Amino acid sequence: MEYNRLNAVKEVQNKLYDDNTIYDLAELYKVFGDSTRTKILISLEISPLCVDDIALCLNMTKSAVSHQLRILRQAKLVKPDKRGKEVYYSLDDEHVSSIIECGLDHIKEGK
Amino acid sequence: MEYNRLNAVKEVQNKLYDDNTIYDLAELYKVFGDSTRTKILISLEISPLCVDDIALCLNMTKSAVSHQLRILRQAKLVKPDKRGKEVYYSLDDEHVSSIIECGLDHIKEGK
DNA sequence: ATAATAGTTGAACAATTATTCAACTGAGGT
DNA sequence: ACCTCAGTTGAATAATTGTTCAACTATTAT
Repeated sequence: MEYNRLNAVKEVQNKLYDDNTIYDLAELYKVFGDSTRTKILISLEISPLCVDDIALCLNMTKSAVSHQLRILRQAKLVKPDKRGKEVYYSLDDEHVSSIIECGLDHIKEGK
Repeated sequence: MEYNRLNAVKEVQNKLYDDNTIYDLAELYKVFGDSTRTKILISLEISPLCVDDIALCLNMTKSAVSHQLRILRQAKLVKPDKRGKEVYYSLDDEHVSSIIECGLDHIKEGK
């Protein structure tokens, strides 16, 4: 019993030591962990949108939206497409939607 | 073209207005968005552990770990099991692992 | 060229939050 | 009963972070 417990601790310590993707994982989820950004992502699931339209949908200033889009861009969750004066943003890949769905599954069941 | 754009905005606004799970979703991901908590979750994927052992694995104080476990408990991501003096924590359900896997998929591919 | 519109950026401010410290609760062993 | 060990809790501190404001770039229209 005591033996297994120490074994588990050792195994966990090795795992945590080796796995440097844990920080990347936390960083990724931190990006999803703000309602403004999740709103933007869910909006872009419906259609690509320019910054002004996103601001209109969320009832926020362009500036605030632009700041959040920068964070989403850096996390490679959205990608910009400049068309004339406007910059249209869309989801970077289908992973984004699947991560959102994954979270919704937990919410619907658990609670 | 302009017509479709306005249509998209309306559709997004309706979606955001109806969907009050967006805040729950952001709250859920906020919990994952801290490396201490993701370390705890990944540790518990390997084995149920008592608070002292988690603290040992993460090289943190019991107090700090306990504070984070409280947050994980409230989010229904871990569940406590009191055995005598010790409290063993384990993952609340299999959703937790699948959310972690979902994030790792994005990291591995994207970059 | 000039004006107007779309978007980005940096500094500042307010709010949130993770960790530490100390005090406390409760179970087990002597 | 007493002491010890495991865990929780609340207040305080330090760090992070989201939004605002103002200034700036770049593209389109007159």
